Amino acid sequence: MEVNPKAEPRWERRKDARPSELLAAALNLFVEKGFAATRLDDVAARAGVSKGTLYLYFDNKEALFKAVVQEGIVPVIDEGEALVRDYRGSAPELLRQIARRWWESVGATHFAGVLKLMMCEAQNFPDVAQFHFEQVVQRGKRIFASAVELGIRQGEFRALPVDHCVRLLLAPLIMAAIWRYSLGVCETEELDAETYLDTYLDVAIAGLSVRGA
Amino acid sequence: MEVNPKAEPRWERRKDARPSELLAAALNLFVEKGFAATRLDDVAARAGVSKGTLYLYFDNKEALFKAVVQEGIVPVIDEGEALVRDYRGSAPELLRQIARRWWESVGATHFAGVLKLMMCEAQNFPDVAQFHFEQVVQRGKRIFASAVELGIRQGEFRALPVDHCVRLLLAPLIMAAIWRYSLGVCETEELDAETYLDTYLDVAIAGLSVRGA
DNA sequence: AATACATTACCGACCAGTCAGTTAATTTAT
DNA sequence: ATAAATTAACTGACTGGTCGGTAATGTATT
Repeated sequence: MEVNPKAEPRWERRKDARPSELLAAALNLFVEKGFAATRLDDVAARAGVSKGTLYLYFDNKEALFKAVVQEGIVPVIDEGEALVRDYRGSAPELLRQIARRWWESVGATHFAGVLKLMMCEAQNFPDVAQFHFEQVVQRGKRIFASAVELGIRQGEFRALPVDHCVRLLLAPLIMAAIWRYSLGVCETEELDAETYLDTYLDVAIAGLSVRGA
Repeated sequence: MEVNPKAEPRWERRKDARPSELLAAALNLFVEKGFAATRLDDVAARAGVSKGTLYLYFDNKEALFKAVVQEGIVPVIDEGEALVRDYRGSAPELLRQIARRWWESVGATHFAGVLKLMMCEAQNFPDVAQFHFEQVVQRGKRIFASAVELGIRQGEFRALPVDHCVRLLLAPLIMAAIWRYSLGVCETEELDAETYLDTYLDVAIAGLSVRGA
């Protein structure tokens, strides 16, 4: 069999590009099918690589899962904390900024899929869940809590139980985000995120505010 | 090996009790571990039976899953529709009754687990998801929509986009319900559902109401 | 004795994880 | 420059364990 001197190489060595490509492929498949139903052959194939290669970069399936979950979301939380720390102004406006920022960088992106994934698989991976809970959930709740507390302090919001308010504020955002990846597939028309956010902020702020303000 | 004449029978024939016991066991395990990670040997064991018996009552794993999802929730929706149909009074009060009823019969019970399960597995079971979407989600949304529309008609609520309001109203309830089965396991103390519901209704109704009412 | 409910032992498909071998890229020798 | 030697990224066939599903067998009930 002759060898074509101008033939493309069958594959290339791209040591530094592989991990992120594998993570992207894994993210999509995990989000689509869940952890157990995702085959590593498929992950490798989607990343344009063989399964053996996958094991050069990740110890095993669970390690891949952890990497997927941990990558990308934490920086978003960092940003949110900075926003709150430096903020001076009204609490409603802070709430608007936090919510819009969160939607842009998580809700509307494929990181929403990670959230859904984590909620589905939490019971099967207690230590990944613990990490995510501490580094994302608790810090995320703290960000919203700061805004609510600011509003109460400044006399804009009523003195309601802060933790409950935080849950009330987060729920419509998180639900809208993960809905796309679950029963939302049954819906014919997609949610108009823009006006949904407007209504959300309108109702939430009116609900928290002192009456007659 | 001798036979003890007074020995307990090694098993009993309980044709009509088995299906519901198997469904209960399957529900718990599916909710806990997800569909793929749940073994039928475990389901059978938890129902006090062997795996072969399971196949006397259900064709296969997917049929078992469908049965788990479809059983039990639809009646709750029926109830809710009846409540709305016969209601005469203020919209806020209707909302309170719907929310409280929902929490009692779904949010606080193991049916919340079905919701979580369905959200997690929707992508893997399009036809089950479709059924659940039509028979539970859409009808459930309709119930809340009726309350919101009533409020707008009676001049109690502002004329906001109804579909978005329904999502805003449902999200805190559903999130609280499914949270217990996902990342809620990381929390040290459980949510006080009573005061949470109070705060929820307070904020939601204040948020929807016309100002100065 | 006959029936139907239940168990046990088994099969085979599937897939995570391994490893001996292949090939691209790099370095050293000519 | 060119080729040979070396390195390391990558492949894909293989293995061992798991689990959904079935068949052969056993036992409670009528």
